[in-house]
Amino acid sequence: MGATNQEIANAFNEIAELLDIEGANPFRVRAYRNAARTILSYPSEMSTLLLEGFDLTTLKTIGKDLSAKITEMVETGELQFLRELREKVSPGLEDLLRLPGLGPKRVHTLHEVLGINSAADLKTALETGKLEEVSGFGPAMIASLRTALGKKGLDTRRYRLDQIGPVAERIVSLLNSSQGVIRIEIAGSIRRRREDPKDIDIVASCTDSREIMERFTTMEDIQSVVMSGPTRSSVILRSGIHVDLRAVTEEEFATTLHHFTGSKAHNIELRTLASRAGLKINEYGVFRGDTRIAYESEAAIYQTLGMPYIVPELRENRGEIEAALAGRLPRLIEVSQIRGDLHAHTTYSDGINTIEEMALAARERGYEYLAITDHTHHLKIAHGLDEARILEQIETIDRLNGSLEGITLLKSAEVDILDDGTLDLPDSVLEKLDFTVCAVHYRFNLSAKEQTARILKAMENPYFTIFAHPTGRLLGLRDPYLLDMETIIRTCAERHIILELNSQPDRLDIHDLHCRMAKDAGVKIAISTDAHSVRDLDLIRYGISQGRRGWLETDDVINTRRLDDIVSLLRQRH
DNA sequence: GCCGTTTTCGGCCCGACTGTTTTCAGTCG
Repeated sequence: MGATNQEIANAFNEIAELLDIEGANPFRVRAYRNAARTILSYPSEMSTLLLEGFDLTTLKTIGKDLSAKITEMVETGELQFLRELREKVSPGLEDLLRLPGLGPKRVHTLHEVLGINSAADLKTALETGKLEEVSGFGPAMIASLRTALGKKGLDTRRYRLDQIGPVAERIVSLLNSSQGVIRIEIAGSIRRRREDPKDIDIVASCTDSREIMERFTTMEDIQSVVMSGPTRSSVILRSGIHVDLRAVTEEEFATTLHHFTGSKAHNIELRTLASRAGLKINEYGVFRGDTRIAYESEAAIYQTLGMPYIVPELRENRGEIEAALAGRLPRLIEVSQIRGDLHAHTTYSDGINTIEEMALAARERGYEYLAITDHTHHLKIAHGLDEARILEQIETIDRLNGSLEGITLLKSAEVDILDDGTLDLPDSVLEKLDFTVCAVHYRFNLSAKEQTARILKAMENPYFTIFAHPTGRLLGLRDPYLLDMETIIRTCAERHIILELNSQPDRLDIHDLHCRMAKDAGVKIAISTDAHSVRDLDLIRYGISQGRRGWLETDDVINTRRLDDIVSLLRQRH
């Protein structure tokens, strides 16, 4: 059976690691990594492209050889080259690359000199003192390996944006008052608003870096200081989070911030372009020979390469540089353009605020409308509404709409999609609502074929308006259920069904690539909070940043429309 | 292994910090 993009990318990444350990040309290794990235961020399945007769070598970073390997994986589900490589280079060695201080060169040495093939072998070598005999492994390295191997599991954890962001902000405010600090900002994947940052990067400009570095490396919740220098230090917090701080002069701030905002792939692409133009970019500026020609702002860096400013959310080397050069950058959606929320719960089901409280809170945020979307009765755990209670709620909302000023409540429900693809309320009730938000809440473990069929069946219902949290994932807790997203998106386009981008930071569902797929297919998106309380309405900013990462513009997002526009839009199916 | 306004060969982003070294390779971001 054919391989998915994820499987192909995994295979290429594994090949890269094994080749790296084997001592292959590092640029050949990078070619596999680049291709894995290209495939992962491509908005449709390689198998689909091949079926359509698409020439894979037209994709950046994919040449003749890798195109053939992708084809092999799609046709057979396997890769002969990877099988052979695994026989030559023990796959247990890959685990060693995750240990601090161990890269391909040292792992290669361990294998050659001591015949080490796994983390267990390395442990034995440490205990028997064999490691001390290997040149290049001094006392510090041995001590650090001993600590790392003593820990349970290797630290490859990622964090949710709403968990790690506030930690970063606290550190910034702690350091901000240090003597000599001029500016300080969060960089890295948090600034790019990735859903799952793995560490914190902070950049500061100062007249003197001594105090900020001192304060940083002696913060009270630090577990260990990994490194500390005058311009750069790195620590691990007790929570396990890695934090990097760079301190530079005010003149170097913008370019350093740019450098450490990344992504790495975006930087490499920019620097390659620069060198073709006879320029050099590093974290201190853009240089022609020894002359620095740009440094004062991030925009100035892009300008030297003949392109407009690219916002951090787009810097993933997923086509943003080509778009910038062609003057086709999207004008991204902003929080201030949102005119209402189309997914909110109240005390009728599992929310903690009343309809009126939610309405007033929405009005306070400047919204024109708020949809009340309590659960339907299949979802017992959330006190889902049966027919009688939803009819009662409809009356309540009508009454409130008569008395409330400055905000309009829309009558809706988060309707369960049942096993057989029917909806959890009869059409006679659904027709009384302004629109519906439909979702899967159980039977997550169907095959992709069955789950897709179930949802497509539900989409046949003319009252199916918005497909909520489409993949069902919970970051770090639950994988998305299996689903043929290409078919779902195509069907949404045909039937004018709207996809939700759920703003809950543990959902952020759909993710950024699906946003782009939907946009390209002409499918509209509702960026909703799925609020279960008044405060949850503020989660919209997470959905917005995810949407920006997915290249969404004002027109792609339906809840940027005025009330009268949106009501007719939501009703266009029936 | 990929790529081309140095185009089918010879390049491939760039610099800080560390540890193990007597001047630098390896790792990391």
